Amino acid sequence: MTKQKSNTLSDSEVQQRLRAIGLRPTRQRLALATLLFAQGDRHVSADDLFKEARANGIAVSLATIYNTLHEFTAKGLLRAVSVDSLGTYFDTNASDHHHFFFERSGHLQDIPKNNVHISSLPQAPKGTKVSRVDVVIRLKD
Amino acid sequence: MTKQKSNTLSDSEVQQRLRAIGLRPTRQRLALATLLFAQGDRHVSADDLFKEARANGIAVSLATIYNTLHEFTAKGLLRAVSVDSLGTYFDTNASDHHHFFFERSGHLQDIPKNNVHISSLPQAPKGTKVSRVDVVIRLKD
DNA sequence: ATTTGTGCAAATCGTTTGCATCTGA
DNA sequence: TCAGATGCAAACGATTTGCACAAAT
Repeated sequence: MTKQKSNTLSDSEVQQRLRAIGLRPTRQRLALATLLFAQGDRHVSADDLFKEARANGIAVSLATIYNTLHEFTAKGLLRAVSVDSLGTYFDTNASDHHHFFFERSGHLQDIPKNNVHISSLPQAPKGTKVSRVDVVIRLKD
Repeated sequence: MTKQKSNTLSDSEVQQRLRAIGLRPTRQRLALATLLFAQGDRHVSADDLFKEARANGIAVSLATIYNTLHEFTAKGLLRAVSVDSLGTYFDTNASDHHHFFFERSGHLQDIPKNNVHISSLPQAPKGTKVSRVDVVIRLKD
């Protein structure tokens, strides 16, 4: 049972959100943003979203799915995660957190940020600065 | 400093190592193992190794490169690492350690294991057990 | 009117597979 | 001999690109 929608942001809400980040609220961006953020945290692949869109009668091409996913990621609405080389998942939870990775299924699950504490980190090589620290706990399931 | 190459293991050494893990010491496996482990720790892509082999006059097909890399990984001689979805790197350091990832170049660098301490980990979901914990420190360079 | 976005199909890229042919033990 | 290994080329799956057309401001 998927988390039920206490969701479905209104079109105008989504519209404003898109404008706020500098993206024109086109039909497909509106539709995709609504799909993506209506439910709780998810990890969707481009193909997942493509199928979901079609299932909901939204006419959008795969190329646009990719464009949109990347734009949203660049704007901080999504976070791209990829483990092993099985494509990329886009996490609708863009906040700082880590993941469990089920090796068998290739499935990802969020780990609340405060459930993982890194007590010591090496210093970043000179001339660089830490962009982000990703922790993936691989599970044998 | 990097481990100096007092390297170039003798053929017989490599041969024994391969036999020890149950792989027939064929020409190409011998040659590839020698290339891979002659130098210190490295992160090579299948294509890197392919080119390196050809450059050294070793006749081997790309398919065999992949087969060999995967066999070595399965046997614990190598460790597969992949960040973002830029293909897979095979780390000649198969011990437990983490990585710096230079976002601009896509380059990887080992971080000695004891330079990163994780003081608290969430418990693994029931029915699963932790296979490995990967930490990647992404660097803006 | 301009600028920006979209769709489609072809093109890339890394990796895998099928299968006929070799090779090591 | 013969299971196991290799090479080649075709097949693949995810992602990107080029370009003409459509939509947003």
